[in-house]
Amino acid sequence: MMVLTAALALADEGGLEELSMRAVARRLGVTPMALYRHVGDKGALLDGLVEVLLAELPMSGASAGWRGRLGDMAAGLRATARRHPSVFPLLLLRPAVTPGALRVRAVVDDALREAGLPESEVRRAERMITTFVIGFAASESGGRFSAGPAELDAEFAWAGDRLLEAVLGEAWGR
Amino acid sequence: MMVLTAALALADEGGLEELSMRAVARRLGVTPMALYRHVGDKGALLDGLVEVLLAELPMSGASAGWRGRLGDMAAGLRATARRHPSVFPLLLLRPAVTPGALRVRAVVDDALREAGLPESEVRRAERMITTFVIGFAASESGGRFSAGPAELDAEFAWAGDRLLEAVLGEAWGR
DNA sequence: ACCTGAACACCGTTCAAGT
DNA sequence: ACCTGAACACCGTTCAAGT
Repeated sequence: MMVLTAALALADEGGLEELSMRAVARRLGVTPMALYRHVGDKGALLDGLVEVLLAELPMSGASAGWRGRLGDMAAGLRATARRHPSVFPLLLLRPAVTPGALRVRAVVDDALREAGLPESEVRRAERMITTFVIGFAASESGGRFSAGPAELDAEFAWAGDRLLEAVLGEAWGR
Repeated sequence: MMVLTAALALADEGGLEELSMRAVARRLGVTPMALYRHVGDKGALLDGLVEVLLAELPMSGASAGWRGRLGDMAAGLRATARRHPSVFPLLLLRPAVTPGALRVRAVVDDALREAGLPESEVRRAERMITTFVIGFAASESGGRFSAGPAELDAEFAWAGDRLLEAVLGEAWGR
């Protein structure tokens, strides 16, 4: 949808405070009220932007192996946060029940099952992993960390390993 | 400062979208422009609110032991998120260099040192822990999780233990 | 189906002026 | 020192009307 791509471009260029219905309309060469036929509401527009981010996430095929798929997903979320730093934090504020959020959850859940984690532990392990990854990516792209990018690369990899050890416990070789 | 308490009350009652300079002024029985003598800017007002949240955090004395102090800090952050769900997520978006943020970091760093973690690992361990705790609290209070509060209580405790095992590694008894 | 004009009730912020 | 009035350039959204 063209409205969403115009809105995303605006947010990327000027932050959420530059993202107004009127500015989107201006960029599309149209009257503000014309948008309401396509998007319903400003809240719906923000929800739509979050979905665009999640839809952009590259999904590696099953050939990658569970560890590779988890790593790709984490790296993808981090890259998305860097590409769209103003929109990304909204991920933490909306219920994870949209198609995009469910898709991410399914990838993580499947990988954890394939790693041998008992079904009873999959849900909480998935929440722990995605909470950390999204929190890290949002913190980094929002400037909360003071460390440089190279240091954060290493730290993110280290934290991922530690988190998997912690979550998989004796289900994995430690 | 009275401006900040009025602003916090507004945000708690109606969310960030109800928080305007004009509404704060209305609540204080004053003209909007009067605020600018006290707070400089709407951005500064939001920063001030984050600092109020961090200042509210109860700090347990050294008598608690490092594990107790970490647990208290995590519980305190989570309680703060539930009390002020609209303001809390701003914590993830601002550089952690304000007095309040430094205070939290100092508590975590000291506890980790006392637990025997080598100085070279303290910084990244602190980032991992606070990122997870703040991400979890923001997710929970923002409604991202679908689980109920009792389940999340247990999960938070479990995740805290796992995270400490992961971060302290052989520096701690596992 | 899709878009527009006019309107309403709001914003943040500046500046000169008042006490 | 602290507050106000008037003003400027914006918002989101509704509603009736146009093609």
